[in-house]
Amino acid sequence: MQNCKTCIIRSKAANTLNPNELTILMESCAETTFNPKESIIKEGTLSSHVAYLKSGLAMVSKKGVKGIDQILKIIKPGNYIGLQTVLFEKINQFSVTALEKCVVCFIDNQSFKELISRNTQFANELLIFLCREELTYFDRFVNIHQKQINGRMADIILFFSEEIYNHATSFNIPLSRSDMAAFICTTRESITRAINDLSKTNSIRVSRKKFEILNPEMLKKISEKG
Amino acid sequence: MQNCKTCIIRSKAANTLNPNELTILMESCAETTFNPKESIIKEGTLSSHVAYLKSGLAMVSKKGVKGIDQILKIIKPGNYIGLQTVLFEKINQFSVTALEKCVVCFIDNQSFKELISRNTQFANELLIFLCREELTYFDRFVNIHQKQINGRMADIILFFSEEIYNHATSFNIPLSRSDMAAFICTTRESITRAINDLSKTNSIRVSRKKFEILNPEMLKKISEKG
DNA sequence: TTATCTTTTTGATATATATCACATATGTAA
DNA sequence: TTACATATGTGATATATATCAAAAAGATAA
Repeated sequence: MQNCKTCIIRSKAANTLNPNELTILMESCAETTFNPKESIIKEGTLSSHVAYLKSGLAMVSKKGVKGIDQILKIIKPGNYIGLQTVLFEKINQFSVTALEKCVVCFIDNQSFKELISRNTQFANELLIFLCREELTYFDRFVNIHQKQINGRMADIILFFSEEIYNHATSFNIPLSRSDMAAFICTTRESITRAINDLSKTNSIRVSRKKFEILNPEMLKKISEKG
Repeated sequence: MQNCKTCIIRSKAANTLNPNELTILMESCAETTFNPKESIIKEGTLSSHVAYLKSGLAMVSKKGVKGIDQILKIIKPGNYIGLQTVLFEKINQFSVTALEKCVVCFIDNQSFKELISRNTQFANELLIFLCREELTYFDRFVNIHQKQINGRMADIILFFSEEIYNHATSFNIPLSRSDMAAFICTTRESITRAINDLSKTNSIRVSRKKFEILNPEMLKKISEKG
């Protein structure tokens, strides 16, 4: 059992809870640590808990008709995982896998639902969270289809720089080339070639998983022109 | 002003409201009729209302980097449009266009938010609605990328048959060939060819916008094998 | 009706990217 | 260290689909 009252990485939603409600959360919350590549949630299994990512990065993926896994999104600390299933479906519709060492809190479905009905602010924060996500998908959906591979590769790099690493210019992307391919709907080989192309423009420097942005303007231009 | 108390196509969420709350809804609700191709919500404008589709079909679309509109989803009666923007963004991130004669209720943002905070069941129904949508996108995202055009064309036809027209085998699809292309991320010309291919297998018969499913099993097989 | 505009169809061609096959590098366990 | 597994890189080739161009069919208005 966790002490949610003193948790410093509490969600915006959890911050709306009063002491009583925090006790409910606390008593139904269990913390687990995952190593890289370990499965946090597995597609097709019964869903019994909401997960909350306290630290580390994780990815959400889903199997397609070809049996190939597609990465739907990367999750960063401070976000709920699997809200969809808790509230609506009983079977997990996607897998979640740790990309790094991850600390995850699992909250019992029933208690989570109780918090939603007890506290409208809590529900409201969740609504806002889901709405924000939906808009992100819209963007992603349109981008993936209208940009070609170099543009999409630039997007991965900008995404990790801006969204994940707080505008850092040098960072590690904890994805294999195959993972990146699954993220932007292409192949391992095309990722290699895209990285080569971008490197030739001197907008980035890459060595294995280490990415360095040399010319952000040019990278953004490549991202936009497709 | 509408009489929401006697409205027979009330949303599941609105059904959770008590008489007082229904009065709030009623007093901030205005009904408008749209003709086919008329714009219900325009991307880039300020959002001031939630829309609720009482009758007719509408489509949600978004401009991509190439300036080409991509159709994100088709909306059928009994669904809210633009929840995302009301709760989170101020600027409309997408356009909504009537595909047929549509009756739409516009509910003032403030009142809508008030209903969410007053009634947890109302909020809960909205949460469930958003969760269901998210899962639908996941599916769509993966399908669009792993299936080739004939499979995706089969999906459009099955979608209208099953989701929109209650498993009818003969129906009109109120989309132009270009719209269909924007829906499954391809081109007008490829849609024509896909329809030809499917017709040659005798699984469908098409004349202009009228689609007839002759062999549902075969159509599903085409949808699945990609 | 004819004239004009828009949408759809059809064929020829171009092209971005997937696929395949193999080489090379990297990581890991004995 | 060696041996083996896994991940990545590279070149050659295939292919699904986009693009282009022009014809045909429908829709609309005078």
